[in-house]
Amino acid sequence: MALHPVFEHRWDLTPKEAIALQQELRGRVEITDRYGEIRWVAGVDVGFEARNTITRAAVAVLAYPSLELHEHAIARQPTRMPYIPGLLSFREVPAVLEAMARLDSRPDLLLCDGQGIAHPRRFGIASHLGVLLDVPAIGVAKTRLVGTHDAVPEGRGESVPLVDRGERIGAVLRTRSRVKPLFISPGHRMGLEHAVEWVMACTTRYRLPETTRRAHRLASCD
DNA sequence: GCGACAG
DNA sequence: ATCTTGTCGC
Repeated sequence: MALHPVFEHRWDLTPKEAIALQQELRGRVEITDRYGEIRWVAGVDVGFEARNTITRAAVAVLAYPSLELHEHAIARQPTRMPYIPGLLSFREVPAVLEAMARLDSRPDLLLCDGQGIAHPRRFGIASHLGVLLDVPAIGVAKTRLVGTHDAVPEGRGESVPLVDRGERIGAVLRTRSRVKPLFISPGHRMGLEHAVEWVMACTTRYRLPETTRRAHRLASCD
């Protein structure tokens, strides 16, 4: 099993080249539901070691709906470029792909740290991973990259549209009452409505979904 | 030219 | 992201 890219492209690109590639690949993003039974949900996160010289990617595969940890994979690579707003995936995805290739199971859905289409060119890290691996993916970000929104009602499960240039690109979702909301957007093969539902379905008593929490601990701690 | 800016 | 202790609130 494991998840492997369905096509390849270069990663050693200049910012201009990376932006051009995003413009090209954005055409492959599907924001309508295209998935079957979801049995394995994977959380994806990345951390850094040795003064940011090492990039450490972590994937935690949980069973759905029990949300119990099924398996996990870690991958370390030399950090290849700095963080540039809008180009996050070129810094983090290579390491994530290596971790994905190490899995024994095959995730049915990815919950990624960062944006999906809620991105200047509608191609955030969740879309990039989703398209490369041809798997349903959702962007789950803790803060905003682009877009504006109204105040979010205080109750758990409440959400408001995230809009950019007149386009509805995501939702600002309150996963816990009176706690800072998350920015949810479709990554690939997933519509906004269901993206929000899947995030809620993977969230128990904390602000972040269990998938993200498990991946985060794997990417940061030992 | 002046801010804003996922992780 | 990461550097870091205590502390305010439910």
